[in-house]
Amino acid sequence: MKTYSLNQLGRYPIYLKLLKELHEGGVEIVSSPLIASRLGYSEEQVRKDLQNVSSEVGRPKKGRDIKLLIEDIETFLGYRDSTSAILIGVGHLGSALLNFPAFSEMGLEILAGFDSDPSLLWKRVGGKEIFPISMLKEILPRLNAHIAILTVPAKVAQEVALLAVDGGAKAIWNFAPAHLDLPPDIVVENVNLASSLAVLSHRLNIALAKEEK
Amino acid sequence: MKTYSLNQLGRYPIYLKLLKELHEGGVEIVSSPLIASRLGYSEEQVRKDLQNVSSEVGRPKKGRDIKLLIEDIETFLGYRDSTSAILIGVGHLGSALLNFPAFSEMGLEILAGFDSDPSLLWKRVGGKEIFPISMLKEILPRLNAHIAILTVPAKVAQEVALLAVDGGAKAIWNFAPAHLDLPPDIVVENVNLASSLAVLSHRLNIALAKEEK
DNA sequence: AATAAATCGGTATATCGGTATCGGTAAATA
DNA sequence: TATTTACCGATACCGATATACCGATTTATT
Repeated sequence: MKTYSLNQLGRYPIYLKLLKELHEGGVEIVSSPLIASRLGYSEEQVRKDLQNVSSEVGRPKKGRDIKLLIEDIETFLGYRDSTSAILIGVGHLGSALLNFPAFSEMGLEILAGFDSDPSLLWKRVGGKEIFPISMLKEILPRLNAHIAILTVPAKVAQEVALLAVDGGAKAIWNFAPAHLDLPPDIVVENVNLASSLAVLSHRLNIALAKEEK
Repeated sequence: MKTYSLNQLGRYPIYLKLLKELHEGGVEIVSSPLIASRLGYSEEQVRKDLQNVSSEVGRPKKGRDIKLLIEDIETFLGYRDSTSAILIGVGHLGSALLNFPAFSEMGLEILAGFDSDPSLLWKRVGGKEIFPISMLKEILPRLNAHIAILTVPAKVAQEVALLAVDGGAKAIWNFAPAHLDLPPDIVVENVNLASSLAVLSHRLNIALAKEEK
């Protein structure tokens, strides 16, 4: 099976968002050059990306059927059969994610939160109940959640990730700035703000240097 | 000047974190294979990455001086001369970022927050004062902040980004799921959770399919 | 002192993502 | 109906990144 890089895969949600907007605006057919100009991509890249996931063929001079395209991308990304998740670590970032409404559009249902802070327990954050981490192993299998969202401090990330895997989690969406060492069949996707900031910072340095000269 | 991709640059903060941990643990010298095994990278890649930013040469059979290495990476990333930023959109995510202590370690100082919600104004979040967005153009030049962190809803992202650029921002760290159309000399770094989730979701689908067969 | 082991730097190679090109074809136009 | 236009699909190309390899060198060991 072909594998896709983060960059490639990451473009599909962006296409999806635009396509949905256009479709809601009453547009039925869309062409690659149009998408390209709206998103700042090249025409060729858009066409290649769409060919990748779509079985339908585009019509010259017109483009592609938006509705079918949306379905194709959603199916490709796995948004169609919605996935269940739990979130561990209800701090600032964790709360923000629990309150993020767009996840359900992407087929992600966060069923519950977990935290070790007793003052949070049994409360509701973003409409989700918070359980103690000690109950993870007990509750997680019952929820049948495949994804564990990790928003805990880096020091405990590895330990908590193992608990989640023990409980049956198949994928970890890791927001902690820590490298996780887990069995190879577990899917780990890291979100590292420091990395993103490093890129920004470096590019800014270049831009400022160029400005000065 | 050589430019680096997100993948390449993004590894340096990860090295940095590990190196600092090791150094605090009393380790003075570190080898590429050791780093590689700790982070799950290949030995060759680590060596190449380090060669890229470090002027010192490694010693066979030993490795490199951790302290010098940390300095080299921090200098390369621009962490040494700290950069000022403001944050626009003090919602859940914005608050989480305002409360994120590690930014100052990375040389990023968030000076103030901006929001349109009157109930937030003049309060402090994460120790930072919150101003109305309408004052952006007035306050931003005085703060001399180069980076604007954008944590606003997608619908207003473009509009607010333009305000920030008007106020003198040179770089936008964009957390809104929207494509920003800005002058080419403005550095835009997008953080798109939907993209990250798409990657996770797709890989999970593959993993689950493999499991079944 | 001689040998073995580990890591380095440099280079060569392969893969991959992105870009450009080109012929074909459906739709629009005259 | 003939011609032009716009977009598609396929393929070829290019640059860059990651990987693999190899000789050199320093340290540790016997």
